[in-house]
Amino acid sequence: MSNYDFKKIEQKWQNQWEEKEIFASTHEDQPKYYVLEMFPYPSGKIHMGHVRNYSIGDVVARYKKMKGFNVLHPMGWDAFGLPAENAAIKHGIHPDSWTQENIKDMKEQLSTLGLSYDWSREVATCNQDYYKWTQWLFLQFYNKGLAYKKESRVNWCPSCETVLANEQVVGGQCERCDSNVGKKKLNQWYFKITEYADTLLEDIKLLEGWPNKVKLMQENWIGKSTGAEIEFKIENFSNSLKVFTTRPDTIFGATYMVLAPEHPYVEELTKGTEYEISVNEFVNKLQHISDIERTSNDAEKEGLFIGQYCINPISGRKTPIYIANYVLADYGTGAIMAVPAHDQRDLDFARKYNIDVVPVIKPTGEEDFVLEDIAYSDDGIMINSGEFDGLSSKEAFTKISEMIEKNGAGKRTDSYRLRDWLLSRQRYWGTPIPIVYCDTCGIVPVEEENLPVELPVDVQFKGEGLSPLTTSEAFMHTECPKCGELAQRETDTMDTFVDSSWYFLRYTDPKNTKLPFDKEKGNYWMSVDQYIGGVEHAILHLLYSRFFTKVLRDLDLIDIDEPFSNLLTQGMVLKDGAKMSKSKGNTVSPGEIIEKYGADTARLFVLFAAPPERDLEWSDQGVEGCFRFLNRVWRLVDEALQNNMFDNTVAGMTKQDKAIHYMIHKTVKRVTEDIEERFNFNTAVSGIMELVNELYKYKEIDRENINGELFREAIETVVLLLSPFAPHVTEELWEKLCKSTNVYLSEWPQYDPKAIVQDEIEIVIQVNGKVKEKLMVPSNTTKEEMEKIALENQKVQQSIEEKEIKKIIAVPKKLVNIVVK
RNA sequence: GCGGGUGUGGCGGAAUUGGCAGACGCACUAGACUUAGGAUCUAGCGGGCAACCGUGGGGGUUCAAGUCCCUCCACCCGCACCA
Repeated sequence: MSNYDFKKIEQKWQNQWEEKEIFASTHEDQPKYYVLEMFPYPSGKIHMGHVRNYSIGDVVARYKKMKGFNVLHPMGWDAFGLPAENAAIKHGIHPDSWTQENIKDMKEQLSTLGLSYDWSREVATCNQDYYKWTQWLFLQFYNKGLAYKKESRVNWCPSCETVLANEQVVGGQCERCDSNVGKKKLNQWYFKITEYADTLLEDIKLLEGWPNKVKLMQENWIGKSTGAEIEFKIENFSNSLKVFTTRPDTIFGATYMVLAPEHPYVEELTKGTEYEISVNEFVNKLQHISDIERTSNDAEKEGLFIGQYCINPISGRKTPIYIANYVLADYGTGAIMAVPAHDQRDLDFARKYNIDVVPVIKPTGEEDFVLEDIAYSDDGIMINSGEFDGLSSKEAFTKISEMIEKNGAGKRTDSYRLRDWLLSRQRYWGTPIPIVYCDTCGIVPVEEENLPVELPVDVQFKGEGLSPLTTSEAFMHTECPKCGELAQRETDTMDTFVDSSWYFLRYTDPKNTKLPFDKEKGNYWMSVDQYIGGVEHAILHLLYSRFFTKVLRDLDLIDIDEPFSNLLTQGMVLKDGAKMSKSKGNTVSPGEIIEKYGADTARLFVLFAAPPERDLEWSDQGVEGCFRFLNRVWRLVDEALQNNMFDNTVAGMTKQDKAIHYMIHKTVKRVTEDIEERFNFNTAVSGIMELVNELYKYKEIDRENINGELFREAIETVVLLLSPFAPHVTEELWEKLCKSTNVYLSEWPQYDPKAIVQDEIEIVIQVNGKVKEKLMVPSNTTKEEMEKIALENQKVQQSIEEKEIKKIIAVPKKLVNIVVK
């Protein structure tokens, strides 16, 4: 007898896999399969969410390998970001050494899990050979007109004199010094993702392998609305006011206009007027209120008249112009025509400031329509709308839109809620934006041959002032690539989402020094066949990656439309009903679990305890159960080998033999389908458990005359089926079963369709839908025969007694239901 | 407020097409083996003595509903008052 010594076994096989480079993707004659888990930020410690994410991916990778695919399963590091910089400020460690150290630690922790990664393809976004290509891609975007500069407002801490991320603003105050956070205008870089809004929306229908909820979220995020853009002439002002509305049919009800307080016209329209002071006060007041507070539902609608009027291009009505907190500069045109009768927000505002409310649509069929405090936003019949009265609002939508176009006052158009992607960050630890500012030539891109623009080392981290990059003289001052005169470098770095929007492409050709990746290699491996990660990335990361892929396609760098053909969004790992977090103190360290039970047990538990899409409730006792199961499998194989049970030869098959034979094939079918079709790893594992339970019973029936050949088949099947879940112990058992190759390189078992056909099956007999009897019948029993059997049954007769039989329903191979009254 | 999701034993979860609710695991109970057991094995394990009742509540469709329809409730997640 031998013990399941998981420590020895796991070490042994991890070493062997590494030496043999068993996970390298090389067999190009097989069909390819690219499985990818979202790469981690190298915080230094893996948590259970990582264990879950990578265990799921590893089952898929190992399974596909056994199914004969050329599998690409890489891993890397999303290594730029704020925490490294914070560590630098707090502990005086350079972000680079802090990050590299963390990568080393995390890689070590990951290696104890025995994941089937091809580490030769490892990437880290903070390494020069990676960010050089991020910069190169930025230049391609720039040359295509997809990267541009625009003024925008950022959170600004006046005491630290630094830009703050939303995350660093806590309750309107700076997280470091508790000063009130204000807004500051900065000129920043944007990617023109809105140019791809329609394609990104349209192509959602190509994403057949994505969860509907994620597709829906992306659809809502892009948010297409159809309506019209209308220009209102402003009295005594050269420019007209452009608004977008989804309801041009309500234009006769527009009784006032609202500009966002930050709208560029506001200053021009009020300068030198009696309204200037109050408007400035209002604008300043809003500066200190976060967008979230300002746009919350509880926020009271506030605003004021700015003393100007514009003319409604259809009704001719002279309309007052207001500014208000509920209109934001970033959305649409930053201005609206307010129709209080048919928009609740406008109605609330109009009632508060005593502005006219003119209903222009009444509910169909209603004569005396009176509007109280609820705006009427449905379709209906036009009223108070001049020549359009009596039309349905839908007809009016078209007619009024046509009139607007005819009058040259606007056009029908679509509007998207999606905004351009602000990628500038006033930070050190990110990819430098490869741009130079020259006094004579202006904005000049760095020449491709001079990439990468390296991050300087001689910078100071004080946590205040502008980007630390401005403290490096050597970095700041450079020559203009165009005229050679002294020039200044861009000191902003890129949003880390830029780095992660193309890493899946770099894995296909990670060592390329000429291009981000070779087109042929990219085309061979892409798209990612299975992408796995947390649902928190459902919008930004996934949308940006889709955007990048489409731009790269249009740059002729790759020939695919979408980067990820199948997506699995895994649930959170909870303990005591709450997300594991340091602050709540309910974390479980993967390292301790692996130390105590081994990686196979840890992996098995996270896969068994819940289906991948759902949240997983951690249970120490559940882990123990998985450990017991692996021991049970170990003892089963060990005992059979010790007692030479496989060598026993018998003639023919007993009834029990047949049952086991059936069970083997049924389990293969079930486990295969659970992995392949549904990702139901939890039920796949329970299927294997059931087979093991049966084998425990089977071996005790007649130990002397056991069918050795069948028993061996059964046990080998268990080991093969279990191997993607618990790879180490199954390698060891495979070896003990005298196999010369790795279980990882073995073929996934196939089931024999003939073996899962049963001669006899159990049917249920019901009376009025209630089960009265269960019987074994030949599986080819006909409806008529089933009815006869049912009626002859004693228990059934007792239940029927003298009642009248109304109806009999027989479903072959399932049940008979006798309806009586 | 809007959008999305989830509700099944003491717990995590099964139930593939409307067809035996509770697979598998945990916890628990009893027994066996043992100097001993927090190891292992065997058996039991939704409620009720029973007829029966049971998948968040109420209603409906059906021979048959966890599954389909209507309605209500609770909890979780996301959000940008999107004009």
